[in-house]
Amino acid sequence: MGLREKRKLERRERILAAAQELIRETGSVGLSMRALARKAEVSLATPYNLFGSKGAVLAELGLAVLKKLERKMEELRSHDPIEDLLHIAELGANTYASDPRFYRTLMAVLTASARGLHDDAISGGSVRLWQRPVEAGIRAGLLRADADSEFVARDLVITFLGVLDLWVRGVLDGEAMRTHILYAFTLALLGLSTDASRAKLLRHYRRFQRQLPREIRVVDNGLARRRARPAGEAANGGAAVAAKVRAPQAALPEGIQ
Amino acid sequence: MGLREKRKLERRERILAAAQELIRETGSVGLSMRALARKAEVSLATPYNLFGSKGAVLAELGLAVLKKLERKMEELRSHDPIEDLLHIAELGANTYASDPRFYRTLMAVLTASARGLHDDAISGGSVRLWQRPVEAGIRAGLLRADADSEFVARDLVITFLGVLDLWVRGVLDGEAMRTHILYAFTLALLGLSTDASRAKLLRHYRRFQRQLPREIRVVDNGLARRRARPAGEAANGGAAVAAKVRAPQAALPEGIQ
DNA sequence: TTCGTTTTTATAACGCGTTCAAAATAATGT
DNA sequence: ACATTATTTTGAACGCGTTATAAAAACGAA
Repeated sequence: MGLREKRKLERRERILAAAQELIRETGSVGLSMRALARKAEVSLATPYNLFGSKGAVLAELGLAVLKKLERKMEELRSHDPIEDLLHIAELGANTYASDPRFYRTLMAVLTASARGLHDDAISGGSVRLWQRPVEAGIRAGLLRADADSEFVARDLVITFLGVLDLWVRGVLDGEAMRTHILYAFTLALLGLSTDASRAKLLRHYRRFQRQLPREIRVVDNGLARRRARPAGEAANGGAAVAAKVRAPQAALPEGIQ
Repeated sequence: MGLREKRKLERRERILAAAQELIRETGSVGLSMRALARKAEVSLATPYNLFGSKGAVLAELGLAVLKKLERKMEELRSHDPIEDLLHIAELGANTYASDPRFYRTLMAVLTASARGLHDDAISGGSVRLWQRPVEAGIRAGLLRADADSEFVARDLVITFLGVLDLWVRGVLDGEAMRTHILYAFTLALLGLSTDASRAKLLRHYRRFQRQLPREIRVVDNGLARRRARPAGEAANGGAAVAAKVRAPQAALPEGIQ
């Protein structure tokens, strides 16, 4: 690898690291390409040369984070594949919940700028990660033999991402997110359970059902649009409180079919 | 209601109708606030006065669409609550799939501009819609008596939205989306099935499993960022093809924890 | 070292979502 | 009828992501 390539890689890493720091320091507010370029000490055009777009920068960061998490998940392996599945899910939930600011921001911005990890999540490596314990469960007689491990794994991934998305949006807090994921997993696995596993899964199911919060109260996810005064013009101390608009319900224009 | 209120409502509806037309005509490209204001024959600031933000305009449109769909869903009621659940899900999937351009665009933009329908979906009316057939199923002895209908309904909503999101992103086509939803529903219900319903649900499960596509090929969802030449400057016929950037994988900056 | 080729930089521009002071307009009191 | 007051619309402006362009810098080869 020539010097040229090395410098390029260096810049790439500097940009990724800057993105990470920026998210940690400011959340999504302040995560602008101009700020990113400044922090990485490159010009505004460089991230576009090296990644293509803002979304691509963050997708790469997100992918790296995901791979790291998946590597930790791979390590979890015991004698009981079903317990493994639940432990893997729990590890994932706990990881996200352990750093809400970072992960919520990252996930939110990945969700928004389409073509995120979702393609990969279904067609790529994530499915295979979940597929392995499912297959092991089938072999061990703990899950129905006629179940297709790939489709089951897809279903688990979709559920996981769905609940995670609610957490990102602040509809669920970390605790509720974890319990919901485990509840959903248990429910899906219960559908595939055999006599050898049903009793245990039912116990799990009842436990998670008991732990689920009945009331949903939307929490502040820190992603709301804040009035970001340019930091230079500190005069006019934020007095203007915009009146909340809540007009009478307008009728739906016809033709929705 | 004074003249003022009437005019206001008029403008609101004009804006919503304009948003709908704009989506149908141009997809997400061209769905700008300036174009919206022009089509609705109001000034750029008016939608902000009346709704608050672009996301809020589309959220209102989306909510109206959702309510309309849910009203159709409510009508589906037969003697078999489990069949009802599947039929409701199928109706939803078919409705979305029947007009991909419109619904994909609407859903994509709702997903992106946070605080969409997702709050409502979990805490609001959607859950209750699914909850009713689940309750009926429990009463009829088709689902386990110790199941909590609210949590089951939440799980179904989350799954539905998760699969729908994959369709919106183009990871699944309409057919695969419908089958995936039905597969996931069947799997969840199978976990709660009783002797009275298990055989039938198993038949469904095997059928949907057979219909699922094994290969995932990402389709064009029409939401990619297109180079939108201002329509006035037709010269310089789109020659410049930007070189695709695909650099060697950069290492993850340390400290992700 | 010198030449030729890439790549980064600096800067300006575009359209975007959003905000704000000022102008225009409807409602109200006399 | 008019003048006052409370809203609402307007038009200009901001920072954003992104692109284009020309100049400068950095590398590889001779």
